[in-house]
Amino acid sequence: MSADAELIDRWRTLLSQYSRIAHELDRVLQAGHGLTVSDYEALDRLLSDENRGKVRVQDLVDEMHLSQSAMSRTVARLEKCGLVCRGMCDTDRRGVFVTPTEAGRKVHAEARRTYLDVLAQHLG
Amino acid sequence: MSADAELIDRWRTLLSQYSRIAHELDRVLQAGHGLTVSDYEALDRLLSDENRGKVRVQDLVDEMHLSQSAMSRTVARLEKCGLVCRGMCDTDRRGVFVTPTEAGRKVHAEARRTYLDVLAQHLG
DNA sequence: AGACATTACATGCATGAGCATCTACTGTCT
DNA sequence: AGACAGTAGATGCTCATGCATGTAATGTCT
Repeated sequence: MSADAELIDRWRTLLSQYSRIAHELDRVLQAGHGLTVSDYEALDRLLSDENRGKVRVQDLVDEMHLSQSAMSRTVARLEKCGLVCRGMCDTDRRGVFVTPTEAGRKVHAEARRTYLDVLAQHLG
Repeated sequence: MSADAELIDRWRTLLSQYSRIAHELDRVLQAGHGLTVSDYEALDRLLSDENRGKVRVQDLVDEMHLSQSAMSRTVARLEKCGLVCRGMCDTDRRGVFVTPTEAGRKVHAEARRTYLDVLAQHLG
């Protein structure tokens, strides 16, 4: 196989794996928990051990593959659903702290099983 | 590492690779040739050797990771740009044949270099 | 032939995403 | 202190996509 064909093949494989898993995740997270994949991934970051308390919108942007505007709206969506709270940041009043609510922890814990099931099924 | 953490790591890696490449492809294809990634991938299928002449919208749906409606609009977009033609299918009058125009071949040939450059840079 | 399910494609609608821009705040330099 | 650049986040706009549905053609079953 030529070098070009090899590259294309690698990319198509990547695209194919990604699409299958992403569509499936989206489907089951939406149906089972009312979350988009981005919603779940953001919640997941909020609840990771390293992030306890220190998470600002910008931190989420840095960790995820989303634009700042998309992240802002994701947080807004989560807040609207009562899964997170937005709070002013004392040390930098431009910043916004995002903290999970009890409901957020609960939904995340439930969705985590669904999420891992899909991953196990497609990557296991 | 636990099995769960292993799965998550694999997924995050996949997501990360995909996002980086897809964003970059989208950026350069859009800037250089006015094409979305889906536009390019569709054109590419139309011009592949196996597909000479026999490509219908449904064939593209089968080969790509797009819904039928998205594919329909992608073809409409390409037609609007003068890169493909839609024609009736004689044997099945529900079907629509899609064929590349000369402009379509030209744009595809130019975009192919851009596309392969990005792939080489990220996967090479 | 007539009825009904199925398939191919188009389209209205809702939504998530990126870009550009706006506001508010911080930090730096003079 | 005052000016100005840079950063954090929100928002208007546009667009690609998926779902549900509509239309037209085909296939099947009686």
